Amino acid sequence: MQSLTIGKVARLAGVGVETIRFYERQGLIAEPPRKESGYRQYPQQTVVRVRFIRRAKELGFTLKEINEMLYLRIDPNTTCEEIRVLAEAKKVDIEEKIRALQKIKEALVKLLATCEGRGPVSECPILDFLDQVES
Amino acid sequence: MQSLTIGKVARLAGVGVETIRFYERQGLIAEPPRKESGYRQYPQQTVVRVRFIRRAKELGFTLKEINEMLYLRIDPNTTCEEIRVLAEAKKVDIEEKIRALQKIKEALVKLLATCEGRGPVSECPILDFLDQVES
DNA sequence: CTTGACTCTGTAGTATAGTACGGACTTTAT
DNA sequence: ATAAAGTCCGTACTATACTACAGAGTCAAG
Repeated sequence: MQSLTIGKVARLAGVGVETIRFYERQGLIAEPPRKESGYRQYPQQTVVRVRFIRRAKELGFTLKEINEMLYLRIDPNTTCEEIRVLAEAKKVDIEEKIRALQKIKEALVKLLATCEGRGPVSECPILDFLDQVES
Repeated sequence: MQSLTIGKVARLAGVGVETIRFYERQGLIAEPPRKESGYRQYPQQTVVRVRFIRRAKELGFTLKEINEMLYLRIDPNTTCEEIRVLAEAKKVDIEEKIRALQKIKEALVKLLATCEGRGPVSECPILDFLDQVES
């Protein structure tokens, strides 16, 4: 099995070279062996690992959480349950974010309804709202 | 009309003293006059301004956008329409964020449905999903 | 063999929105 | 009068996730 250079890993995983090095510094991927020249030699497996990180990020996990998952995973005592708990927590997390955004949206919609977009800025109900002294 | 110290403005607006100075550096609030001692002397109006900033932030505007609104506002040629456009854009913005989060949530829900939380981590369908080589 | 592409290291910068600190000075309350 | 609280400034640090750069060395193709 031949090894990959950092550039190849990056291309195969769809990220930049600097991202790979960054993940290494963060402990998300192991320090690979080097050639005499100092060039990193990655096993194919690294591409899978980087893709894992990307997908997890797309699911809203932070690098810190992903790191945790990766560590859980290599521990033979970890059960599927523990991963499930993480995913469950993330779902709750995301639901909260959605709710918060929906509230904001409703406020904006209300404001937009009161503003016809006519008249000078001094009479803009949106700014008036923002100016309210009482919450 | 007596003036306020930075600490009073901060308390009245519900932020920290450092935040006021930060907003000043960012050009969100004007540099106030000083006493001979160098102490800042804020007009009451500043409290309203800081609250405006806070409320706009709660509506999802960034400081940069808020700055833009504040500048629009002091320009006598600005119409209500221009503010409305900003609010409209922000609404679209937030709707997009909500949609993105909802997608993520759906993916998580699907994953959770396939995982009973039993068995070793080596058989966890969530990790399997994250491992998929093909997108 | 040369040229261009790639990689190395370490440091610094990006964006966002603040927060913290140290040492000196000022104001307020007792 | 003294002590506590507040304020000054400039700088540096926080978190997140990268991205950029300089200057040197290495690798692969023609």
